[in-house]
Order: sequence, then C-alpha cells, then structure tokens
Amino acid sequence: MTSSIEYINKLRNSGLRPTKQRIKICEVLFNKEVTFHFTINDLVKKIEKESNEKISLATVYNTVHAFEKKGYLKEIPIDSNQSYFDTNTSDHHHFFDISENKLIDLEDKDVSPIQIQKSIPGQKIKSIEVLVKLDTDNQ
Amino acid sequence: MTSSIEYINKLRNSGLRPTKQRIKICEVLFNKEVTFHFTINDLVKKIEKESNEKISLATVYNTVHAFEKKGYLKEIPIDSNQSYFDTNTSDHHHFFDISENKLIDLEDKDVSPIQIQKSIPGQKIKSIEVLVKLDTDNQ
DNA sequence: AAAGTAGATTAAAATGATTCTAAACTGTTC
DNA sequence: GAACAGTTTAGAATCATTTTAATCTACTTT
Repeated sequence: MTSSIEYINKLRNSGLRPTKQRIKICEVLFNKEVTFHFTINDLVKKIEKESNEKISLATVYNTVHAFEKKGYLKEIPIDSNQSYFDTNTSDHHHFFDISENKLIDLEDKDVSPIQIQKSIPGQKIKSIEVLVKLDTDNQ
Repeated sequence: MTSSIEYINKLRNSGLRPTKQRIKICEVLFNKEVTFHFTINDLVKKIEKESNEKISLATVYNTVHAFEKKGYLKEIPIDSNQSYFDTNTSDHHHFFDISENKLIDLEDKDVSPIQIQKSIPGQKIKSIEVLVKLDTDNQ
C-alpha cells in the first residue's frame, strides 16, 4: 500500500501537479499487488467502481498519456481498435489472446533473448516488443 | 508481371469472385517487384493514382480484410490509430520508425530465433511478431 | 441465352475511440 | 490572497472503420 502522500511527491517530482484526479488514478493504477493491462474504457470502469467521484473521460486520457510519457505506464503495440496499456513498465513481452482480447505477460525468462543484426543510420532502437498471438486450440 | 488472368484464377480458387475491383486491387498490391507496407488510406491513394476507375472505400476495406483472411496480406501489430498491412506474408519482423510513422522489414536473418517457453492451456500460438521501435539518434 | 440467386459493391449513415475547445477551476508562487 | 500557469470538464469535432440497405454482377440452372 502506498499512501497518497507518496503519489503526491511522485507527481510533483515528475513536474505534474498533484490534483485530486491524478492521485485517484494513481491509486487505481499503482496501489495494487500485481500489475495489469487495461484499455481506457477498462480504466474508467475501474475508477467508477473504486471511488465515488467521477473523472472526466478527457482527464483520464490526458493522465494516461502524461503517465506514459513519464514512463509510469507502457503502451502495448497491438493491431486493435483501442490502445492497451500496462502498469508493468519493466522489459517484457506479451501473449495476446485473440478470442478474449486479453493480454498475458510473458516473463523475460519465457522468451529467448532477442538480438537485432540490422541497424538504420541515424536511428536507435527505442524498444523491442514481442507479441505472441494465441488462438483457441480446436484440434 | 502477373496477368489479370492469373489473379482471376487465384481469386476463384480462394472462393472469392473475381470482380473488376478485386482484380484492380490485386494489381495494385501484388503486381510489384517489391513488397510494401500500407494503410487503407495509402492504398486508396495508390489505386487512384494507378487507375481511372474509383473503388468505394467500403470495398477497399472489405477486400483488404478478405485478402488478409486468405493469407495474401498480413496485418502488422502497431499501437497506432490506423491499421498497417504488409504484402510480404512471409515470416519476418519489423522496425517501426516513430518519427516518420514508417515500417521497415527485418529479414529473418536479422533477428535471432525466438523461442517461447510458456504455454497457455487450450491455446495455441498463431503468430510471433517482433516490433522494434526506432527513434532519431540525437546523441 | 434468360432467369434466378448468392455474393459484391456502393454511398451514406452509424459507430466508437480519441482529440480538441474554450470556459471554469485549482495548485503554486509571491 | 492575488496572479498565473497548469488542469479539468462537458461537449463538440475528428477520423478510422463498420454497418446498412439498395443496387449490381458473377455464376449456376434452366
């Protein structure tokens, strides 16, 4: 459990004003035993369930993007009509369950180390993401 | 160069009626020396440039999805607001140039072989995609 | 070759995620 | 507490994609 004082400091240190909304979103996102994946829609529902006040949709978008920019969230590349985010910002890859539209973490040890033998002049590698799509196994 | 007769046969063999629109789209997509990446918007522009008749946007969407389902196109998983497709359906991965929003092929030999050590009961692996994001190298 | 039919195409409307707008509000500094 | 920049907000706007329902066309059957 992290107290809201700590979120306030974290936000302030990141150059983000610790507003009521941002603190609440921090609690919903980071005050958890385990990390998780979510869409904006998921997050809005989670906020509604875990609090009484309502946060505007625009603010949820703004905050998620601000947190992503600060490195507190990661967007997962998926060819979907909506964006998926991960509260686990460590280096790891994903299963994507097509039938359920759900992400599952792959731990680093689950994936053989990836080496890229090609480079593009003037460009540097920012991230390497593996997405393993899963489909129901109807033998 | 593939003649339209061959596209007609290919379409018919796939259970797709060889319509004027589909044949034209085949020409735009497959009658090329090199494979390429595109968005629906790119494709519409390409069709306009390379032909006189106009194909309805809905038909372009329908056709691209039909071709994808038949395995003649691959969608590339990217956390973007639009879908990217690839006329190269062989097993390979991608660079994504963030500043230019452009995909670049990684040949199979450019990426170390990927092994997944985890499995999910009742699910089988459908695809493994590596996306390497590139950013401008401002030392 | 004409008729019938299932599959395709179409323009336009609908949808749904995301972004923008501009007014009201709030955290911070002095 | 005044001032100001940063934030929140509801609602409008945007944009990719899907749906609708009418028309059309490729193919099969006669």
